Amino acid sequence: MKEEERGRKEVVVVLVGPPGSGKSSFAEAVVGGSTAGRHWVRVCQDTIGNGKAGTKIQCLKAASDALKEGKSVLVDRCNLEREQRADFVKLGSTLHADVHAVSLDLPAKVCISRAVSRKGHDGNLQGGKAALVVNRMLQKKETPLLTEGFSRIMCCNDDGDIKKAVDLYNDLGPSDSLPSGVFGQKSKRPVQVGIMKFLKKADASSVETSSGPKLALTEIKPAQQNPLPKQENVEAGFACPMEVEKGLNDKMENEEHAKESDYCDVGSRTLAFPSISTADFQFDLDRASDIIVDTAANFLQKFDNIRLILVDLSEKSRILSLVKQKAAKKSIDSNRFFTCVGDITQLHTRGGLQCSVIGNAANWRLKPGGGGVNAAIYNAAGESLQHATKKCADALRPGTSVVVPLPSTSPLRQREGVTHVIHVLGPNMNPMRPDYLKNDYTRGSKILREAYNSLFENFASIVQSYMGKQNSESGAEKSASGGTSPNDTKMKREDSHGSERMKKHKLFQPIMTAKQQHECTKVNAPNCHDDAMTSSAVPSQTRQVDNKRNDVVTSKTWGSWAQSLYELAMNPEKYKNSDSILETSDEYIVLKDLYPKAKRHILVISRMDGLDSLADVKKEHLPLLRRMHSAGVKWAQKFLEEDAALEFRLGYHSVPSMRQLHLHIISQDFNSASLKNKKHWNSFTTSFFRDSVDVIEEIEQNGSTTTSTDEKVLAMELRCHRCRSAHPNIPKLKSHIAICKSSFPSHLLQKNRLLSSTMHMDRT
DNA sequence: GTTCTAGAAC
DNA sequence: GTTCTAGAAC
Repeated sequence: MKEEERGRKEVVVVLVGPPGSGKSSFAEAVVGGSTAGRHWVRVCQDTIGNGKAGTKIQCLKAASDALKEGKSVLVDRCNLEREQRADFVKLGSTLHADVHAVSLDLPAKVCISRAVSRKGHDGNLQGGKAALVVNRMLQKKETPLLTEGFSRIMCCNDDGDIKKAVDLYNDLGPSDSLPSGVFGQKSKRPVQVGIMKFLKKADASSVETSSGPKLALTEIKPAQQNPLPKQENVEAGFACPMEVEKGLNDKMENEEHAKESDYCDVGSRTLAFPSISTADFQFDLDRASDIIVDTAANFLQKFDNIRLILVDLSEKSRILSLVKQKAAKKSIDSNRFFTCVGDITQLHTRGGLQCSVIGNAANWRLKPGGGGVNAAIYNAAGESLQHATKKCADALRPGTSVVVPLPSTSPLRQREGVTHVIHVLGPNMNPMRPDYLKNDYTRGSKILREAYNSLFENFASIVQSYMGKQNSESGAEKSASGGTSPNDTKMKREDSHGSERMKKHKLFQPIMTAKQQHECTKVNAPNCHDDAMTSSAVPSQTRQVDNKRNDVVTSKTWGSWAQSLYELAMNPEKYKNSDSILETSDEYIVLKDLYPKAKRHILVISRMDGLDSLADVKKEHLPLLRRMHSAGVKWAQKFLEEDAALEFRLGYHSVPSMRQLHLHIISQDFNSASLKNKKHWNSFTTSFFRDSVDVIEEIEQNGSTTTSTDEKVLAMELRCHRCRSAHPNIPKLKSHIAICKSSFPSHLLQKNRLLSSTMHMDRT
């Protein structure tokens, strides 16, 4: 107990590296060499089963036991994929430990040569087999990210780095903690890139080269308050440095040396915010920068002694350079409004910036995830932000914002001193996202302006409430009447609603349920949706006429969510920057499936308007079908060159969920977290999945495909696609298919229905 | 197509 | 108490 009072905190170090990268040596060196009194336990999957290889579950149990006994843990397993690490991160944070990643990024050939040559290895991985395994594993490696929940990530690129890391952990006393952030990463690429999303346009701000004058960038020191036990390691932390404009340096120096009370004060009057709508929502950067500068300038005129910081991850951020130029032109005081390159969730620990309030580019449901700033903030703030948000609002309308006070338990509050998050929803110019404005910049600009105004006004309310509290605590408040700002806070109020806004509960935007929000959007923005996207407002028959589809009459109606592939097929040029698109031709687009149901799962999407599904396919479409098939085979062959262990099927869903004819090319491992339910499984492993070769043959013979395929097969029992054994639920099925080595049913071995590296492939 | 969640199954 | 599914909403 005494130790807890001194602030002792256990650490979970998740080692990340392939066989031969030195994980075990690292773990042993830390366990055996700890000089500072911290008790380390090595949890090694290769030996956890009475000296033999065990399971991840055993490792989790051992780690949990150790933490509960007040020991720190080294997780000695490969942990190369995010999913493999996630449970350990979760365990650590649940048990209030610091969770670190140490990524052993030695060159592949070094790992292979070590793995090949070693004898008597714990995991029995040695000899020639090791080379194959290491190579395969490295292909799947996902670099650890702070957004996964690590508070600290160390990348070791050579033995020297590893030695430094070992020393660091050896010297870590029971009450010491290491600074947060990413250390030693080779690339200068920002660490918090968003989770890859379907067709998410690469953030223009991080791709484009700044056309503006080159910023004078200066590294700033981390804040003094952050205990940094080892200076040399701190320096390593600036492999992806937080940088600010040179002109601010004086300001920062002041901040660092200010008295504690002043220090807090600066922070409590600072709002850091990301650019709204310019990343995933694809709002034009030039227009957005005008609006940011304009709304910020207006706001600063109304309020003195308040500070706004526009934050973006990328050094090459175009939105930052545009805003900087335009702010300079307007002669806005650069001490009160400036731009900052860095991670908005680490402004204090990595940038030394004091900032109590941060803006979040939220989604309308106010849910975590989605990538980008939203994911980063929710990850950094922990679950308590979700709960706190839920208490404040269910949903957000474009152009509005909502203040969420951060609970004191939130890591973002504890580590960074953030007291409030303001969720903002801006206008959307991305057809793949809700409330798409169809390039209507009149409306979009208005909404973006409203969004920033709402953000700033809410921020002002927080500051005023804080000032009011400060003053009443110090007895400086002159009168309680109306609660307007006392003069000594230098806050100026112009509008007549000032006193209204002082009542905190009135400051929030109207809180609506999801349903109300939906209706509200429809009323307020009748032109908001693409007609073809609106499923409820327009009868489906009408839509079919509008859709140039007079010649085709099908009973199928498509929900708004089912339009993505159609939208892509009709306008591929809009998504040309997406990493998900593998190939584009006049006839088809090859796309990585957003939610792959196997290691490799891509779609060949026809671009022919009116061809929604197999039901629409006629003889005249045969050449197209054959070319789509060939494209699929070509990609399958490419994947087989990369991994000869895969096997592929090419086929269509009898009744697809997404509009626009698309051919699935899917590897038969079905090893994917996105494969979650019976429908997923049965849609690829029963008669619901129509092999491309059979579809082509059937059209050749009959002129159309049979329409009798029943969706009932989707509800059938779960059977292994190889040995046909039945399984009670998805998790058990997945465990089975991971080990089933039976050959495929005989009909799949005919007519090239199954493509593998060992088979001769005839192109249809 | 996914997400969310109540309640069934274990 | 936890895991898992199925149905509704989007």
